[in-house]
Amino acid sequence: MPQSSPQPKRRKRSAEEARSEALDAARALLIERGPAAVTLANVGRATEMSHTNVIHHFGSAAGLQTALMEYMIRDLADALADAVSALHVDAAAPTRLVDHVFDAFGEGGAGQLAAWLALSREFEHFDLLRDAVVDLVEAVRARLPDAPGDEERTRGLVLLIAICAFGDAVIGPHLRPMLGQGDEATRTLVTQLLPLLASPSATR
Amino acid sequence: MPQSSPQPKRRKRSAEEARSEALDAARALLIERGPAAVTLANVGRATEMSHTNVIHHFGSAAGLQTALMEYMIRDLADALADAVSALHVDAAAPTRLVDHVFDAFGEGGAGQLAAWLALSREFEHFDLLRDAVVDLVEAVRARLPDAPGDEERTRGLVLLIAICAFGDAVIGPHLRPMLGQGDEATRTLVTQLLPLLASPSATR
DNA sequence: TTTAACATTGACATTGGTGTCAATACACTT
DNA sequence: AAGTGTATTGACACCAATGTCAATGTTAAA
Repeated sequence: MPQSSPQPKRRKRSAEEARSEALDAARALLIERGPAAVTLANVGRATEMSHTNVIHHFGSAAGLQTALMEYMIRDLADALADAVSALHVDAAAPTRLVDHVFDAFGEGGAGQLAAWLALSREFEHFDLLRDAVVDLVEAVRARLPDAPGDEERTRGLVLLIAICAFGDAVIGPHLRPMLGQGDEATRTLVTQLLPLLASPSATR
Repeated sequence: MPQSSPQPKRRKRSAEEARSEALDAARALLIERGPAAVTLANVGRATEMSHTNVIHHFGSAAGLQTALMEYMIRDLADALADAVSALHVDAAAPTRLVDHVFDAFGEGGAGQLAAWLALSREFEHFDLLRDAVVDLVEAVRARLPDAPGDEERTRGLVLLIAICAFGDAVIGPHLRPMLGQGDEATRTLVTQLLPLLASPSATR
């Protein structure tokens, strides 16, 4: 009887790996099954570790929760930063900007995250986004030649894009079919609206 | 010692009253403290009845939950119906329509509700809104003289209003301050956009 | 090889939400 | 006044999630 691969009875990852795997699993649980499914036991099962070990790496269930929030918020901030750099490089900016933001909120799971934060009253975590958002405003202002003196309008524009991207990510999949609209209807609408709003013809 | 008011040891409401009070308390809990706070014990405490009694009236915790969803959805549908009738009567329609929808999602708690439904994967309950939404589309079409033949655009318009109202209700309070925008910034923007989108100048 | 650090685990205690059941109190009819 | 329907309750059981603790396996350094 040849001793098959000498598998250790316990798989041991580095602390970094364990945290990373747990956070990925937690994010998947949040997106696929909702906040209530983000539990020590579920994360443990998904990563093949005991729930005790999850506690060991995050201190507590609340620790896992905040770590997950910070993890996903960092992702969203990165996505927004990508949108910013795309604005600096690319000429066909407005459409790409909208796509970037919509993708971040949709596929990136930021929509679920933001809804979760709002519902669970974890307001503080929103602050981590402030820098990314103001960077975005700066980039848009530097890029769009239209109204260089009207920062107020640019901010309103960014606000509208973000709110639409969020709303579409969370309830769009349910609302669009009711109105016979396709998957990309919302972002198409917003893209069409941007030049109208940016132009000085819009009454203040 | 005069016997003060002969208060009964148990306050007995009609089944209807009990259900109504419990639903009001549950809604308040949902809006103020999030879905996790909507529990039998909390609802019982808020209405001064035992948690067992809440079970008696709703069958189970899940029964309370779906009753609450239907209750709030009915409110939202009524608010949309109000918007519809306002459209039929009033001449200054567009602004009022936006206000109606934004108020329903904001103060009415429909934003919290929709976010909750989406997060908890209670998709079926969204269907209860379909009728209200299509009624809204019909009313808008009958009211707006602009593009009587272009129902598609009207639907897109309603989609945009609803998504913005939802997004503003849920994350607006956190996002607007980051962008130096006032409480009414989003609805003002949407109101300004409507005529632009409804006019035939917008490229298809 | 020995040892030290630590990732990992199972057994157990605790807590809070849910649900069952039998008993009780209130309101209305007769 | 007696009786019936039912709203209401407390005691109890159950389960899932959280957390504690002591012990154990694994890895890398000494």
